Amino acid sequence: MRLSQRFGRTLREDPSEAEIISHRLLQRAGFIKPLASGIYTQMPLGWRVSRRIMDVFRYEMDALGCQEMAMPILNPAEIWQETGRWDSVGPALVRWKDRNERDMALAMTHEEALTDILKSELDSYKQLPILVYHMQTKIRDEPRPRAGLIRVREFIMKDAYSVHKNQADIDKFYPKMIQAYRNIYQSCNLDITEVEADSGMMGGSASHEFMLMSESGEDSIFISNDGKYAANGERAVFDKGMPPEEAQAELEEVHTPNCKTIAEVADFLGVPQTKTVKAVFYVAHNKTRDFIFVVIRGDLPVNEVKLGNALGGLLFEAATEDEIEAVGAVPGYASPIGLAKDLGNGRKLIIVADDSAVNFPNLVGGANKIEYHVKNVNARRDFEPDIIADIALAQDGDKCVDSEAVLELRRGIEIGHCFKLGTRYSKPMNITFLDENGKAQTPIMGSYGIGVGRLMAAIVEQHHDDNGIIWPQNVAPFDLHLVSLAKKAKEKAMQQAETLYQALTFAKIEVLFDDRRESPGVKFADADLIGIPWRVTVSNRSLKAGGVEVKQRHQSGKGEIIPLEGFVEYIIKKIQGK
RNA sequence: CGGAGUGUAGCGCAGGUGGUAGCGCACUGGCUUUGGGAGCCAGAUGUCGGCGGUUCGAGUCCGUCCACUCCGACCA
Repeated sequence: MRLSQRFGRTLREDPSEAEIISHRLLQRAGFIKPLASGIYTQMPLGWRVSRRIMDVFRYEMDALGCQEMAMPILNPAEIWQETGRWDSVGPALVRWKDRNERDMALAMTHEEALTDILKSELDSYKQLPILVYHMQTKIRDEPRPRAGLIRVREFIMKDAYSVHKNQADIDKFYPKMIQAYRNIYQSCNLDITEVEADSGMMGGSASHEFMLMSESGEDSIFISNDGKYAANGERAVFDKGMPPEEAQAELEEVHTPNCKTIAEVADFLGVPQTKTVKAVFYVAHNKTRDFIFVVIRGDLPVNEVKLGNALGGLLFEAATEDEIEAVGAVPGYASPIGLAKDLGNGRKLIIVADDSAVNFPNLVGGANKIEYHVKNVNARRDFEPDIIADIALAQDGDKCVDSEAVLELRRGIEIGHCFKLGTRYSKPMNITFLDENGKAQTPIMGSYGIGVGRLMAAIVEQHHDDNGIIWPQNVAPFDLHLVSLAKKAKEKAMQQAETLYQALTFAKIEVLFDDRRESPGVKFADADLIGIPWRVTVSNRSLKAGGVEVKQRHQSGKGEIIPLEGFVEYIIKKIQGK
């Protein structure tokens, strides 16, 4: 492609709204253009990178025996209703009505679409495993798009799906997919950390995320300092300490003036925060708007993802002061002791206790009375939790569960996620097949996703310098950036550059040819910004020195003069050798 | 959804106390220049985010809506 003909241009200055490096550089180099919040156009150069990234995906998926297909973005509501996600995922799922007033959705992922096909296509264990993938636009109306291509409302995802006859079969396949993902990141020269993750709205039994560690990441990642444990903050488990051996003591009310926070109470009574218990309140998004009364040791924050899982995927929001008082609790001095579980009209009060609040004896808690707390609260004796689970949020410096190692908090960008879905979709959609014994079985499924644009941004985050992007060869928009420093068509350098452009193109090298009438400074600055790994300069000076100048983007200083004779063969070897 | 900030030419920005809009880059034509974002001359480019109000007069003051960016999504 000739740079003089390119649609899109480089900017001399950073766009003012761009904060993170990948957003700045991709926009400044003309790879992407914003249309609205979280919605971007891929300009020709950006689309070339996307295509190369998709080539990498295709190569790895095909190697696993996955078959490429294409499922629709427009989905009927019914399939989402069958799996329950029509109601459970919230406004991120874009809904619309067709001209006949039928409820429809724009697919945010394709488990439903794929599983629906199985209804008619899957009969026999002999067909399994089914391994498929597609690369399709996803629509997600995110609450807050951010950081350029990192979190957007429309993006292309490579999502693969596997269908298995039993758990053993997916257990055998899953590591192969994980390895394929590792290969993808390696092809993009990305340094990736694998972490255990929560499966979120996808459901299922296990999942692994691939994280790019970065200060601009939006996920909290905990990595043990012995390197043996890594998990997303949504899931990370930690050691809450051994409960002291003491006999349960009698409840005792104490006057605690001006002690609304745990820190104030602990300080006032002279006890550590680990000897206190606190209450946190939510209201469920169900028909009866059940009240969720969370009890947790005073020093620990609540992990809402774990809490949601403990509640079986129930959606909820923080309760207001009025709602708290309406159930008989006193904000700042709240306690589950003595509260009615039946709130009338079928509305329930659900007490969810973190295991810490149950295992630790004789804690200080609220008295449901202004300026009073009670000592020696013991769960089960003084109140009955409906659910006991680990719902605590890990914090920097917490101890690991099975070792003396300590968890370190870091930030990361999620750029790939693999899920073991179990029967999360096959069961509600009534998918069965006949096994070897002629018995109907429900298949086990997996899904494996990676976003094209986010990966592009991640690559830029890891591969750039002060002058611009430095693309890894496999995903660069072009193989080679050919710069002619001549301005007039009749100059020898321009004619040589033209000849070289034709020859390289004929040899199937993808060349970006800077044939513009611009000064050398402009051309070199643009070449650095765009970031193609090989730069070949043709000028009167280089010709006098005996050929053309070859320089790699990541090298500093001057390049090397290579003779024109045999140049095409020379550069092909160089590019392929990389 | 809550909080903060910003909207003036394609991009980056300036426009005390109200008087009818400018700078740099980019763009068009011409001449010169040619290895790290060139120089000179001549030009083109604006619903000052929208609507409403105050005023003889609003980019500027008031109200309202919209868009974009950032922070937060709990700890009683």
